[in-house]
Amino acid sequence: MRVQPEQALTLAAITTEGTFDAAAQRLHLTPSAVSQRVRALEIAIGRPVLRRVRPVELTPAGEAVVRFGRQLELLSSDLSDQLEPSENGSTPRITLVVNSDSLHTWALPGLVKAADHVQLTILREDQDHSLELLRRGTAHGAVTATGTPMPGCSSRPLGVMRYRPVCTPAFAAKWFADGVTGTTLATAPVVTYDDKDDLQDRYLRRQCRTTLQPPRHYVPATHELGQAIQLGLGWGMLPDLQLAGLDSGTVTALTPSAHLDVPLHWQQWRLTSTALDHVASAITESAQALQP
Amino acid sequence: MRVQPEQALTLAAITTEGTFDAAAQRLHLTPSAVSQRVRALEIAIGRPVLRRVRPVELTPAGEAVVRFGRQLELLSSDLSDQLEPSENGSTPRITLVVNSDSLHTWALPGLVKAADHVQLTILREDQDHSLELLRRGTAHGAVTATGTPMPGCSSRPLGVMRYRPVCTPAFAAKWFADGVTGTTLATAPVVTYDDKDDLQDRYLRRQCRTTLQPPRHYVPATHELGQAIQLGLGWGMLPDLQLAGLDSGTVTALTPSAHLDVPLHWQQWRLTSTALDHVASAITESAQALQP
DNA sequence: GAAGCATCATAAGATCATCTTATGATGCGA
DNA sequence: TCGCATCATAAGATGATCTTATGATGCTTC
Repeated sequence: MRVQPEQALTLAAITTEGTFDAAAQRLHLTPSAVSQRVRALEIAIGRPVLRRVRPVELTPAGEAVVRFGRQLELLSSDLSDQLEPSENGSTPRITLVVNSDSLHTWALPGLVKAADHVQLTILREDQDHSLELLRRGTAHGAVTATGTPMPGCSSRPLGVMRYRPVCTPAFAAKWFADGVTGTTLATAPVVTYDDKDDLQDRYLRRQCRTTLQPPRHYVPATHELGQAIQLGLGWGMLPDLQLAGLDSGTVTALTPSAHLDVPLHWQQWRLTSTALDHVASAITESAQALQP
Repeated sequence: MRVQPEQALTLAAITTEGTFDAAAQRLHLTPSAVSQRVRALEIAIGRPVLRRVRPVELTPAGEAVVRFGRQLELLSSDLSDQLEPSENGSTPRITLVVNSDSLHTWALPGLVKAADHVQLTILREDQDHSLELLRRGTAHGAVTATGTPMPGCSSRPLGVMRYRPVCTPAFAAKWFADGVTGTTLATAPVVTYDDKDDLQDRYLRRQCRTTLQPPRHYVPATHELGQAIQLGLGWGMLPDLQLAGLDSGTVTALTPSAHLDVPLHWQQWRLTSTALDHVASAITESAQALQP
C-alpha cells in the first residue's frame, strides 16, 4: 500500500513536536487519531517508523517518510503561493540553522531581504547540533563547517570566517608584559563561547605546541562575548567581521599575524521549493561578506 | 482551503488522458467521482481549473495544480523506492521530449543505461511543441534549442548539433554541374523533415542572401530522410552524427565548408527526484557525443 | 513507594467525506 | 434523428477516520 500524504505530514509533525500529543494539538486532532494514523502508516509500509521514546526517534524508514512529508509541505506552500500570491496567510516557513557568530556578523542582512515571501525560523546552534537538526528534518538548511553533504542534502561553500586572538591594551599590558609566550598564555584568562568552543584551544596549540589550561570564562552569546573581551574579562578569538565593528583601539591582537580560518558551507535538502531557493540565495549573497 | 493531493493527482490524470471518463478508468473510479473531485478542487481554490472541451484545456490555475500533482507523483515514487528497493512494480515513469534528429543520432544510448530504475516515455516532438509539453507538465524534461529556462524549469547546455547540406554525387552531377549557385539552388529539389523544418532555408539564406523557393519534398522521419537523400530524392541538411553512419561516398557536401550549428539544451523541472536526476545525467552523458 | 502526570494503545461507536448508482443535459457525428 | 460520448447533479451507500472512553506504562515528586 502507498503512504498517504496525510500520514507523512502527521509523522513530520510528530517529529518536530517530539510527542504524539503535541503533534495532535498542532494538527487539531485527538492524540488517538494521531496514534491510529501512525499505526496505519506502519502497517502500510510493513515496519515501524519510530521508537516510542521521548522525544520520539525515527527509524530509517520513518526518516524517508518524514523527508517526503517535508517536501510535500514545501510543494504545497509553493502551490498556494502560485494560486493566491496576495493572501500571505500561508507563506511557507523555512527553518535554518546558523551558528552564533555567523548570525551576529554576516548572515542576517541577506536573510532579511529574502523574508518577503518566506517566514523564517532561525535556529542558533553549534555545529554538532546543526547537522542533527538537518538530518532529522527539523531544519531545511544549515550553515555548517563541514563541506561533505549529508545524505539527501547538497552542500555549497560560503566562504571563510577569519578569527583573531584579541584583548584590550590594558589586558595585554597586565598579562602579556613579558610577551605572548607559553608561560603567559598558560595564566592569562581566556573568554570562550562555551565549553565546546575550541577556537581558543586551536590557537593555543598552534602557538605553543602544547596543551595549556588557562583560566576560562564562558559567555554564550557572540555580542556579549565581544563586550566581555572589551571589558577586559580575558582574551578571546573574535571574527574579523566583528572586530571591524568595534571602535579602533579598544582591542588589540595578541599576535598580529596569527589567525584561524573556519571555512563555512551551506547545506540544504535537495528539494525544489522557491521559498528554500530564496533563502539559499540570500545566504549566499550575505556570504559575499566572507570573501577576502 | 488547501488543495488535496488526491485532487491534484486526479487533475493530472485528466490532463494526460484528455477526458474525465478516461481518467476515471485509469484511477479505477466512476466518472462521477472524477467530476466531483474536480468540482471540489475548483471550489477549494475558487476558480475553474480547466475548460470542458475535448481534450480538456487547463487554466493557469489548473496548470499550477497539475505541476504540483506531477511532482507529488515523483516524490511518491522516490519514497516507494526507498522503502522497498526490491519491489520494482512501481518504478517511476519519466516523460521527456526529444527532437527527432537527437533521438536518432545521440540521445538513445545513454537513456538506455538509465532505464534500469526508470520507465521512460519518450515523446518525439519539434521545438515548439516540446516547450508546450514541458509547460503543461506532460513532460518532465526536454531537449530544446532555447537555452532560456521556462519558469519553474532549469536549463543546461548539452552541446551543438552540426548540420551539413548533402546530396548524392549523382544528384550533384545532375543539378549542380554549374556549381552551387543561386540559380541552381533555386531549382534543385530539397528534402526536409516537414514544413516547419527551416534548416534548409537558413542555409539557403546564408548562401544566397535571397529567399529561394526550390521544390520541396517532406519526409517526416530522420532515418528515412537520410535514405531519401541517399536515393537521390533531393539534397538536405543532415547532422554530422548521422553522416558518420553512412557509407563513405554515398553522399557529398554541396559546399564542403558550410555548416549550421544548432545548440541544444536540456530543460527540466526544478524538482528533486532521483529518477529524473538519473535521466538528466543520462542525457548529459549521451550529449558527450555532441562535443567537438 | 504512592500519587500524579504525561504518554501511547485500543475498543467501539459516531461522523463525515467520498464513492456509486441513477438520471439528465449537452454536443457531435453518422 | 438517432446514437454515442461526455460531463453534471441528486441521493443514498460505504467506509475510512475521527472522537470518546478507558487502560497500560513509565517517569517524576513528595
